[in-house]
Amino acid sequence: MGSSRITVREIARLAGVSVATVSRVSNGTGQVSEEMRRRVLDAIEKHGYRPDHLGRALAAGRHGAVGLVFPGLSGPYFAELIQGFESEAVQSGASVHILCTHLRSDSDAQVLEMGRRVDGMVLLGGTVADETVRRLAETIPVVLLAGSGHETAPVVRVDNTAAMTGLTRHLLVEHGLRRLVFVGDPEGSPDVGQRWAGFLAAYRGLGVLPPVGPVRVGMQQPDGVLAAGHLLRGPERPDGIVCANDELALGVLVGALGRGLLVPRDVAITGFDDAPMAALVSPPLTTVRQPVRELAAEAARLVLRAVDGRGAPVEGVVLPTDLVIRASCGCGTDAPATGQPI
Amino acid sequence: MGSSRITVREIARLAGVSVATVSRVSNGTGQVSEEMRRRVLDAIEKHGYRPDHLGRALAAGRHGAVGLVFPGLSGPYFAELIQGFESEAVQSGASVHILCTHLRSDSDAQVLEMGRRVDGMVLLGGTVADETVRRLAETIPVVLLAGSGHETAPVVRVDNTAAMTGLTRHLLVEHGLRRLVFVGDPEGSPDVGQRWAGFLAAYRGLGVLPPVGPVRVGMQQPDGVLAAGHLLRGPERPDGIVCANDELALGVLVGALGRGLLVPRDVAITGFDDAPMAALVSPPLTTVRQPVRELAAEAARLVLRAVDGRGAPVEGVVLPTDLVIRASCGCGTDAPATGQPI
DNA sequence: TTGAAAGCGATACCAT
DNA sequence: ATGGTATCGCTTTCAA
Repeated sequence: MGSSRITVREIARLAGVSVATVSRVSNGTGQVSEEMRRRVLDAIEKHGYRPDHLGRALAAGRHGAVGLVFPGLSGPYFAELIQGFESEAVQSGASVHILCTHLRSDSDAQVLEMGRRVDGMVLLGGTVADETVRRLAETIPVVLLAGSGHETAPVVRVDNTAAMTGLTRHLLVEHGLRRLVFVGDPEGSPDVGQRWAGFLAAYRGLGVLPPVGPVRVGMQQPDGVLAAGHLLRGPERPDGIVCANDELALGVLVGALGRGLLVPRDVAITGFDDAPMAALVSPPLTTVRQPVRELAAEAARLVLRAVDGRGAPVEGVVLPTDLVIRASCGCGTDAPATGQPI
Repeated sequence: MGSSRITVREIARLAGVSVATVSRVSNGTGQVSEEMRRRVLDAIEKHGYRPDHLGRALAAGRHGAVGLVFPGLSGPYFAELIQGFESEAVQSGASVHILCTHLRSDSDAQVLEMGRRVDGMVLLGGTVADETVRRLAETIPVVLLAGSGHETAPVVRVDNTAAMTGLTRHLLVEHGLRRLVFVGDPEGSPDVGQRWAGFLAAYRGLGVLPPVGPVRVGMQQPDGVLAAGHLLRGPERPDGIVCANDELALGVLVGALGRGLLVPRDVAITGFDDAPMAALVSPPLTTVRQPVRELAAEAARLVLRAVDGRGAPVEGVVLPTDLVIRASCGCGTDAPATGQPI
């Protein structure tokens, strides 16, 4: 209880100096004689004084904090993301506010409210309305992560479309598969929308008729198990299942194996992300590697830079992906095992 | 840029009233005539005024924020935890600060620093030194989550020891297994420490000699795959693998299946948490259900209540678990499929 | 009902 | 080098 209540004024009184001097000493700014510095330092030490953050922030006109807004936590993807962001922010001395908009109707208001408590924000693509992003962006620096900016704010992302086109082409061309199905909801997030677009583009590029529509499900492993249950039931099953992320793919794999099917002989399965588990299952998963942590760290760096104000205005960034060919697509063990840029 | 810079004073001037009146109107406190209220509301509306959070917090002596400190994100457990905490906090109008101590040496200092920016904190058990918890607790309300408090702060947890004893007894007694091995690092977190203790207690309770030691690994699915690789190699393999959480168990299952072993015929496998995937794999996982989200929500409620100050001082809480018998332990399909309290 | 003014805790300018 | 004081934006007595 005690140590928290003590202020600059107290220390100044106790050390027999002015508050200005205390401030100078505690911040290391300005010139202070050795004598004074000692007196102040002693008082600070003795009473465990630490300047109050609110007072300091008010005077500085800065919160010393950045915010991260995401739809909800699900799986390794978000975990990586948050860690990447947090790590970078904390390193720069900024504290991290988070907000899950997950299924809350008033989330736009909450996002705006957060905008009043931080110096800058990173929003995951598709979590808040474009209009909200626009309003926010005229107040504080905003960076979009894995979304499509619609000119409202700089975006940090990968080229989902191209990556998915590359993966789908591999299935279509190298393995001659034709009855592919895409698992994931294109409307669920910009990422998935772009991947679905890339999936379709591969078909178009080869002049073959694409499947009617995606299997719209969530993005977690259990969703994949359920989707597999649906897809692999009848005799007319697909010859390849292209999943919007690795978690879904892992779930589909579990579901397929659980039904006694052989992968990739009976059905090929692919993912996206290259999560740690992807390499460890049997058969190991063919997927697309994206630098999730680095994406988040880069977004953090960008807002932090924008908050700092100096330097060129921040611009969006596109980070590279790798096509990771393993065995779940049907490639033999002697096929290239490591990634090639796409 | 524009709308953010406007202050109470501005509004007061524009509406031709005093700042006190503006404050009263914008907070709905005190008595204000309809005439004044209209004038102020108009000005506020017209200029999009929203009171600055720092000024307000400084005057109130409150941050309106709570912090959550965890070691690092890994898997569904932490995701649930964060969401449970965040959801409860935001509902109470508090913003949420997070800090991952993960592998950072100066984390104790950072935890203390966070203590200056929030009104209360929840710390995951085992993330910071007892001494740090103690120092923090004399400044702001602190609640421990899934840890052992050592009298420094109230703890919200489940009875890991009893739950794991129940599960282990089931393996030992019902299935007559004897060569069990525990996978997980008891020193990694208080939770795992308690589960290991419960595992040992089951042996002691039956007077049979427990295995020498745990297989110390991380807590994620890939760690389980690796552990399985180790354990199931030779001819002297265990007849049951008791995992510290479901993720490990899922990994071990994948590893076992990948080696062509049959579960539970060749080896039984159990988990802890009852993650969504646990029910969906083949065979479905025998495990212990713990209310992760509720644990975090309860911790949030406790710290929020403590911050609020009124009411009885907060005390620790132990939430119930359920033993969930499925098939991975060797139980047949006609065995009880749903949980029984332990 | 309304307004003037005193904080909240810290910083920084301006004299000295 | 040091101290006095205005300032940051808001809330809240205290008078009127």
